[in-house]
Amino acid sequence: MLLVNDVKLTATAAFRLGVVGSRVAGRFADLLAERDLKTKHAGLLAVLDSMTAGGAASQLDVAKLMGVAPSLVVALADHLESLGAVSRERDPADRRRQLLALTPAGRALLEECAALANGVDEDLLAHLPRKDRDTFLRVLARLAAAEGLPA
Amino acid sequence: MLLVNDVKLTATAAFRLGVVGSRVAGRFADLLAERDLKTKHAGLLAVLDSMTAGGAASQLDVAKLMGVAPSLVVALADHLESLGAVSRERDPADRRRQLLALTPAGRALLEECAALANGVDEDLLAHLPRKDRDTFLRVLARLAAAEGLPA
DNA sequence: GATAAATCGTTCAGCACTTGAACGATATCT
DNA sequence: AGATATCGTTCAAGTGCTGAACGATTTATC
Repeated sequence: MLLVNDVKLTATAAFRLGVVGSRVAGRFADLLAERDLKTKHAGLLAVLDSMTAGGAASQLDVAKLMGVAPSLVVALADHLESLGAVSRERDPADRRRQLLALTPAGRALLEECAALANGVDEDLLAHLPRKDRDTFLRVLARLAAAEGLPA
Repeated sequence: MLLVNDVKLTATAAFRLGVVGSRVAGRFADLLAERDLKTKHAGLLAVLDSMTAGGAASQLDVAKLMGVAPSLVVALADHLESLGAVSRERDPADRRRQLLALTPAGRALLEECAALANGVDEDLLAHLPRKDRDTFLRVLARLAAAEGLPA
């Protein structure tokens, strides 16, 4: 992952963000792999939870919100369904649509993913002085918002 | 790129770093694409510059420092050679080795890449209060160092 | 010195991940 | 009704990378 090693380029925030971001994402991915999940599976669970609030959402809507091709959602949902984490049934009102919903097991799995992510956070930020850490997180939230991420 | 959209997960630094990092890297990649380069090409130029200080380095050494397979360096060097950015010649002292060196054009290209990276940085951080920005960059540098990146 | 073992660069097959085109089933418009 | 659009699905393809295998060369061992 160490793309660029020159002083001029490593000194940029862009480069450091890229590397630190992908390293951290990699650690999260490793933890998920032990649960037989890819990061996009966790993403689907999270998106589903945020969209439905207990209800169900169509695969196309999920794809749009995730920013991936609908065909990818098919494979992700297949796997999550096989794990018992999501249910899939035709919308009675529009039988073209497949309605995805979190099962109780899926909800528990999402909680587990969130706990893993928080653990990664903890490891990353534990050694920082409180004040630095607060500022860093605040700025990061602002940058994330500028990229269009919800608060 | 928007993997996870749930409040619980988006609120983590891990997630935000991952997304912001990949977005920023994507913008840099887009700029490089206009110059017919991938990020690893820029990485090779930078690594070469930092290793050689005007001299030359073997492809294997470059591969090790970049953290990629030697076979990938072949393709990267092929392309950069076709652009006239690096020269490639057999080491007279060990004719198994291909010595890579930056050409003047390659050095100029590296400068251009560094300018692009700095531009991305500027866009990212321009709106931040100076104090926040300084703290953010300082913490980021520290996190990058913890990941093993050179200062 | 001769022969075995290691090293460097290269090619190539293959994997992981993702997209886009095409299609069947269903719904909507006129 | 019949044309058109939409949803989910399958499948072929593209990208980016790795690891195995090989030829050319060098180093180690007897």
